[in-house]
Amino acid sequence: MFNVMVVEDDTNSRRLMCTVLEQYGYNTIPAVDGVDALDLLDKKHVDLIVLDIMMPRMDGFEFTQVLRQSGCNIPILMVTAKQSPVDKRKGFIIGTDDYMTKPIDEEEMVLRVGALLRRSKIASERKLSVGNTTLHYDSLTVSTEDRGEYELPQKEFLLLFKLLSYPGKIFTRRQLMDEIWDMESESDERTVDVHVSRLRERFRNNTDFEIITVRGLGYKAVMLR
Amino acid sequence: MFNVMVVEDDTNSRRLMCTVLEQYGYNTIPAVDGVDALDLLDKKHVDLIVLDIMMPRMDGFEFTQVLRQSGCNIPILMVTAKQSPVDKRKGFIIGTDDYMTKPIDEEEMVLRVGALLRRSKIASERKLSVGNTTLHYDSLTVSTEDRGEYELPQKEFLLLFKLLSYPGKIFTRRQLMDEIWDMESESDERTVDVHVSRLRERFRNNTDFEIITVRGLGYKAVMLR
DNA sequence: ATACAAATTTCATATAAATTTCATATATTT
DNA sequence: AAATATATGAAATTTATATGAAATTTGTAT
Repeated sequence: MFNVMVVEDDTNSRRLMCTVLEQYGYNTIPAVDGVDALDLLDKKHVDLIVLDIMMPRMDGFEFTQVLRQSGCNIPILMVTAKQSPVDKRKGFIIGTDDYMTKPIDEEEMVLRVGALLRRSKIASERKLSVGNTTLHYDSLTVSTEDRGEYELPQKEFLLLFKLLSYPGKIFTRRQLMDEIWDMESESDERTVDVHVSRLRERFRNNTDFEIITVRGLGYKAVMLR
Repeated sequence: MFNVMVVEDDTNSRRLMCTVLEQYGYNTIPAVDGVDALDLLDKKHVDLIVLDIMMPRMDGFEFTQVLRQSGCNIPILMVTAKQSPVDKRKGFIIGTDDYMTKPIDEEEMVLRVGALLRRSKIASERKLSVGNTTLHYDSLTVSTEDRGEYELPQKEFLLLFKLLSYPGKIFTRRQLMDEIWDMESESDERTVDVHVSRLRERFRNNTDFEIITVRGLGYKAVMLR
């Protein structure tokens, strides 16, 4: 079971968020501000932090900064007031973080917490499982029930890994190129199509996931049941 | 609950506007001029600003300019004296802004504030809900109670999105062409009809909205109850 | 260096989907 | 009823994607 810390100065919001998260099976650890939170972090194991940016005493950015500088990589879901200008201190937001705007949509919060935990697990273990299929980032290998563990060509592996890291999320060919190839890769965007085609052929009788074409936009991976 | 900031130097007008908005359930944050407003913006969360253009110290345009350059996209409802020439600095007026003329019609103000908040929500969340139907701009998908989430062809999606962004507003075929197709699209205006026809067929048993033909003018979407 | 194999990219063509046009039917206004 | 505007099925066209196969690049062993 995961422990989620909710750092929010407004009592009503804090209680609401904790209640909702508990309904979805998370343990919650409420904290009223950054100072309180840092204090509690020493005492309890925390898997994820939901953090209000606007707080008295120590605001969310300071908090994040202190936390990251102490070498702590717990994923943080930041909650910001709608439309508030993007802060330049966001440099401390790392890849495993996410943010959402107030007022909180409860369902959205739960979805994001789930996705964040999933991704942080992927990032820390350097592997990713979907049903009976597991991708091992360090060896560029895949293991499946039927075929055991085998290697994938780098591009194909990275492409699949990226898609499966954010199941359901649509990536444009350009986005995929930028992240897997290189920002200024000159390669034709059609190249992505070819790799997708190969992946589909390779996993033709895999029942764990599927790569879906979103015409006019790009591709997405969906997990099956 | 939404927080509406009212920036107006005349005390009577300011009080009146605040009172009216509060009667309609908005929290109000009064400010006497631009300097005061910028100050308050740092302290409180604001969802929308009602702004008098003519003010001492810092006028409405300067204020808007400063605000937008700091990356703040809070929607602004500008209030101008009738007949005042359109200012060229309006470059800082973004798509989610609106304006109205003095003297203020209270009901009109409330309507515009409501519409503006609705549109800014659409713009920031990139999705739009009408009853049980939700359009997701980034994936060009619609989700409904009965059918779940599914894709729409781009043109159809954009057309529906535009119509539903301004429910009740009549769009001419030319307007729709200009915005969804292209300013110099050579396509026949009848093309719009075909897409409308397809949308109607697709949403035949949807009870959330309806696309109405306004003979001689164009089309509009209306929300049902 | 050279040869070879594997990986990657490009290209050509096939297929599929979206969009537009067109013809005709239907509805509205005068 | 005549004129005009809209509705819509279906064909024609355009655009996007899929994929086999050739061409090129990269890495590795000799």
